[in-house]
Amino acid sequence: MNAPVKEIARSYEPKDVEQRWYSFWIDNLFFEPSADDSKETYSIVIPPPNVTGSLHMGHALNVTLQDVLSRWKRMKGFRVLWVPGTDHAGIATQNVVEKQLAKEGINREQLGRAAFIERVWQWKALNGGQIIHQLKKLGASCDWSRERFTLDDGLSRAVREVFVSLFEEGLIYRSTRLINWCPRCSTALSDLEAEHEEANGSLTYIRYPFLDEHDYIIVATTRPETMLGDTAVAVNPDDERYKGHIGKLLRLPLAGRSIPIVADKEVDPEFGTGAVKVTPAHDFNDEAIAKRQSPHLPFIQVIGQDGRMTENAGARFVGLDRYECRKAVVADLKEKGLLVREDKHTHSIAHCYRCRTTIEPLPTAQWYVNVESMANDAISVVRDGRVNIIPDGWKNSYFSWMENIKDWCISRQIWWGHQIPIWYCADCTTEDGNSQGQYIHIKLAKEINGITEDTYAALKTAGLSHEEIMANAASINIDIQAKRFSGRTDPTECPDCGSTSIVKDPDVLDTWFSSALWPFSTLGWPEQTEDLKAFYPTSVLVTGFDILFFWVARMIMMGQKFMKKVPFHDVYIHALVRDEKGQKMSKSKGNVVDPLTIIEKYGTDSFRFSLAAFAAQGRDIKFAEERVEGYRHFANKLWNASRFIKLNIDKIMPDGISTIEQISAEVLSAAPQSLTLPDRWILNRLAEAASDIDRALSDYRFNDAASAVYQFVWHELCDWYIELAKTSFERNYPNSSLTLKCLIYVLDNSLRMLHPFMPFITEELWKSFPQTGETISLAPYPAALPAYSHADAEMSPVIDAISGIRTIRGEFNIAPSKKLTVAIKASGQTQNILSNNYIFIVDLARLETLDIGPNVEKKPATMTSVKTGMEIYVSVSGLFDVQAELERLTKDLKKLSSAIMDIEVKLSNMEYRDRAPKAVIEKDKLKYSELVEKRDRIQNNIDKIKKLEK
RNA sequence: AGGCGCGUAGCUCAGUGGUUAGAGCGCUACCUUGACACGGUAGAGGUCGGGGGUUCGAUACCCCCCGUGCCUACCA
Repeated sequence: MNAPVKEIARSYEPKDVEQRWYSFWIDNLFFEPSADDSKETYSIVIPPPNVTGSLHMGHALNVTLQDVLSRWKRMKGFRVLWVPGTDHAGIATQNVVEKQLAKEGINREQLGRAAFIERVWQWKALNGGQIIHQLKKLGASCDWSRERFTLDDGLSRAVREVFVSLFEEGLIYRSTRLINWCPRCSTALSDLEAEHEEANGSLTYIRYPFLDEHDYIIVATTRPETMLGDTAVAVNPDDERYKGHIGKLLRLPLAGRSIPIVADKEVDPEFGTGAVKVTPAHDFNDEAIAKRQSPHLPFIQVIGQDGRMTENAGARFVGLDRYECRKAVVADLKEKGLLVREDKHTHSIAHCYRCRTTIEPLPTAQWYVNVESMANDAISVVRDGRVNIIPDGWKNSYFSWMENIKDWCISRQIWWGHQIPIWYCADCTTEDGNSQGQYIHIKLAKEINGITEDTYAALKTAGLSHEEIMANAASINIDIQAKRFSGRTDPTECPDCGSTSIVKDPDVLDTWFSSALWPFSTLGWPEQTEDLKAFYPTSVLVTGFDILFFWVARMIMMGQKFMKKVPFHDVYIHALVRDEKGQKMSKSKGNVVDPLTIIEKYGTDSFRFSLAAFAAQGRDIKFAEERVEGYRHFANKLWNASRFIKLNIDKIMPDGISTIEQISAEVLSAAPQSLTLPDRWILNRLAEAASDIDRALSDYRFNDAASAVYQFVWHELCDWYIELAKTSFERNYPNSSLTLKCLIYVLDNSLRMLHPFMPFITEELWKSFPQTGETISLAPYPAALPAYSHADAEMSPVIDAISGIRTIRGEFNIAPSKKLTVAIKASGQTQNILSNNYIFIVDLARLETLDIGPNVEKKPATMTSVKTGMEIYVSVSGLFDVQAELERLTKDLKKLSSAIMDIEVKLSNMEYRDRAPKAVIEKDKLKYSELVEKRDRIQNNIDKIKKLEK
């Protein structure tokens, strides 16, 4: 049953082709894991892109590599699951929607919490699918039926379960301390979300006079405005300059209150004046100093959550923005003669990772996870190899971060996210006899009974019901002293007093809290689902180093804690994609390359192949568009190789072919003697390429795999085998139909090897041949193909002869159309091989005549090429130039002589002979004799020319 | 300040204790050969950043220096 082979266009047009296949794959559910549960599983969870995001180069690389792995393993017969999804990106998403609201002239408080969240869901429904659509455009073979979102019901249950059990275990706690506060996003940030950047600032020297003397101490600060909140000046206890002053009081300029001079060993006497002003409420260092003092130094907060000065800053400054206040403070000090000088000073300043606003350290009550024991566990799984980080250079960063890890601040003062499942009873009485309602502070969205904000207790007294209060609360602030309780299901009443006046904690969890559960929450946990049993732990996590701590470390901690198993066996850390100058791509620099533009221009396959070819371990990628263009040429080359094969099927087997499976079987069962040398050679090259590629992929050496397949297809299949096959076909060589079958077989295997990198073109080409498989994406990946081990060695004289002749042709600019007369002096095995493959040499080197034999003699006006085991003589009468030929050969001779000298020196070195391994010595000796032999024959030819051309 | 990495052809990068050091792009010459000019054939181009050391042998391993990039950190 033969089927005709489809017609094929002259050049490859990605757009026509790519459109079709993706929906074909999806419609046929090829990317759902095989139902056969006897197969070994292979699973990956995608690093969930931010739902507000759109595809950038980093995603493209990340997704391409995961897709290469998934498709490769799927073809190898694994039961593959690649889980896609997005995260809810609390701060970023909330910012987007708040901006929308601002355009409408309202803010979220006016809208109210429930309505606001509804708005965000609406926004998500409209815009949140963008990045998913783009991943599909890249060809990602995810199982979309399992797509997850960090805020969907299942994942929220996982978050709830984790939070409550950590809370019950005492590992989640609430505490007041300094945190990184973003005044623009008005929320706390974790340490990781505060990004430090060098900035030019100044160091201001200020006089702090003693209370009772005329003398003063000079302090230096980068933030003069914080002096309003100073509660001490600290000096090193060993600093002779200040030793006698410890315990004395100073008059704090502008504020007027008195503050003590205290001793603290962390103060560096070398820096500034050696005396440091201490502002415990606005500086992490100072907070630490304050807490080391006994009693603790007081905390005076002079900057509010909005970044403006509070009443504590004094009437002169209250309400000023922190930077305006800085100017005002400096001006006032100058006027009072207390400003000594201002020096230029560079220092690093923390910024909000979402909005770049300068972070303000502020004392607030926040929720924390005690990570100490989880971190220890997460360290040991990497140490003992249960989790393998590749390339392993990243292990060091991982360890150093994990060993110095601090408790994780998980609460955020925003609305979009998982609200913390903690409640407070407004009616219970505290230990000191007060009503808890006094600890709950409410800001109302609108004025009611003349009140805009007050404690819950006061609002009740003013006549508001619990329901009224809650319905109108724009923001809720709960004092650290309030008693709290948690629940796996939402409580309706206080477990202690039974009151139904309970208030839920207003904060939401850090988005990374839910991302940390991703490897098991996406598989159905806390339910013990089939997916969870089959696919956890996942096989590999592919990600960039920038979220090694944010995400990877936390997933390991949570996986160990709740699954008792690591979340993945391998972590492959890939490069950062930079622009062609090596700069980080960023919107502000304007050097962002949009992957979709590249895809539009060159096709998805070329783009993917470029990314894989660039992905050398441990090095960032400088993205150069020309490379993509180069790989588009490669796609076209492959296209045309297929086209050549099809055209010949039409010619040689006009009835068409059976199936490629059938043809493969015929090729594999063909007796070796029925195959030509080129046939056996290409089959052997194919087998080696397949095993190289498979090994490279196993080691995550994507670039090696990509270049191996490129090298094979272009430089072995196209450059040599197709050219050799032309001879077989045109001269009707014996068994030429078997050669055609070899071509089909090799192409089929090449397409399958290439499929993980270039899914679209390979499917298009593969499907254009008759076969029994539904899709190339489920066809077997070439592995352990039969080797024809002598073919390489046999082929090399043929290749040498052809190349030798071509080199002479090239060097003398002889047109390819001019047929040459050539004689080759060779004997024994080499002579046999050359004679047996006579016609290939004649055609590929474009010869008129070819003599081969041991007694071939050099004739006048012939160019010489000396190769291993043969001397090639090319007649070029008319073009022959004795001088040029002598120079050419002499140049070769010199090159050889110097190589020979090097080996001679080495071989005559006694220490080398004593100490070098025998195998190395043998190899060098062999090389030496080969080189010498070659040199002698060149010399011989030079002598002959001199004789012949006199 | 500490840590990590990089410096190999004009450009972008592979690579290895023993090779006559490789690839892609670019460049030069010739070629409109019936798969492909998104092509073919050939060629030019490198003291492997500098200096020292270990070794029989170093581009590769160690140290220092220079240049360059990144990460971490509470220098007020």
